[in-house]
Amino acid sequence: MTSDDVRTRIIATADDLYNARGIQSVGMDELRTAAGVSLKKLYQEFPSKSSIVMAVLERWHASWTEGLDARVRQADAPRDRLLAMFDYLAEWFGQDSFRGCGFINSFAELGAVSPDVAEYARKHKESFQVYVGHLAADAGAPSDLAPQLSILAEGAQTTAAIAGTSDAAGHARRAAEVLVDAALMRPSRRAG
Amino acid sequence: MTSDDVRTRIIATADDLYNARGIQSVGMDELRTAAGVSLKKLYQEFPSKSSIVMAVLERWHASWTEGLDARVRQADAPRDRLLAMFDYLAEWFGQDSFRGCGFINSFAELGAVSPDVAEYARKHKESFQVYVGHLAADAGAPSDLAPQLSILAEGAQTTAAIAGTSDAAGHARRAAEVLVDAALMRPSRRAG
DNA sequence: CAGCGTATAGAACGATCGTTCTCAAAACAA
DNA sequence: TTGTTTTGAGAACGATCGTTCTATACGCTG
Repeated sequence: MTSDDVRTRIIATADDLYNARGIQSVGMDELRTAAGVSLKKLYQEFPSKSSIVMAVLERWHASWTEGLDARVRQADAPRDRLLAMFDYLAEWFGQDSFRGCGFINSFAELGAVSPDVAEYARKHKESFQVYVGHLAADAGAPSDLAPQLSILAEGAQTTAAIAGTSDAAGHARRAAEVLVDAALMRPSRRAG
Repeated sequence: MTSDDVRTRIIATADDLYNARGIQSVGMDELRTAAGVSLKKLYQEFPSKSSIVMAVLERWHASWTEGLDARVRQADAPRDRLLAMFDYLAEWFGQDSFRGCGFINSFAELGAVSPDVAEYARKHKESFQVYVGHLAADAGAPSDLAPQLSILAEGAQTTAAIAGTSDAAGHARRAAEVLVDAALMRPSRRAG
């Protein structure tokens, strides 16, 4: 087995465990057992737990970014592309493994004691806002729209996580439609 | 010193520490020292750490609920009362001690391993949605509006916490104005 | 087969967790 | 004062944390 295989397996296992139960609740021994790797090999690949955490955050960032972009590319019209992120959220929330945004969660857990985690979470959210900003600019919307839609997306994530339902995606999407149509000066359709 | 004084001081100290650094990062010994109370007295007042955590959650819930309601009562018009929550958020975000919503944070930290914490967080957020629902109903808005504004408020909290700025309150407020005016069928003012 | 280098499983380390116990000082009763 | 009870600070407990070390099994070369 190559070194890359081992690394990948460790990160994938840590991804699952950290997402399901949080970072501090998962010890190195449990990760070692679940990944089927010796403790020595684990520390051969990663110098410390925090380096595994950072690798998992990178995986989460890549997975989220790619998944979102793929979903956005399915839409053609600028308005639909702006709203596609909420369809992506809906799919995500529907997964059994969904337990909230890993960045919000890891920031809540470790943001105050780990500057690295805090900064990575901040950059991830910032890159999302920048991405939404590009979509909004393509649609010709004023610059206010992007942070508003981003806040809606964040709120949907925490609401879905805590409430345990995926309704939040639908609510957020309908709110986004109103905001987008107002920004583009279209008449927004209202559920009479 | 009465028993109530000791309890109150322990809870107030735990409030500060848990808010600033998270729950799992603060040990009983640190809490004991910061509260100026012997370990024996601490365990005399609370049978376990988790009971302290629950007491702090109750304090957070009461503080948030009362603060929000006080702010809402300052406004008279139904529309202003609906938007007042975002002014309350703005004040909160501006405090030095702000480090995100304690319920979102504690849910992220312990929701998966402590059913009590998960349920309390769920109920807190649900009670907020119900409160917003009453405000929306008083304004004559359709039932869709309340969850949408709630999601905006949640998103503002996580965004303000992670980004470290209080801009999110303003963005959320402006988005809320558009949603409220659309729901009430008023022409929404746009920043041309 | 003999001998050597590597990889592994898991024992063990020091630190810290939540919690309990000890034991001396303080407070009170008579 | 003397005897009893309550309080106090903090030592100590077992468990678990992240991390390191050791002792054994294995694969290779000759």
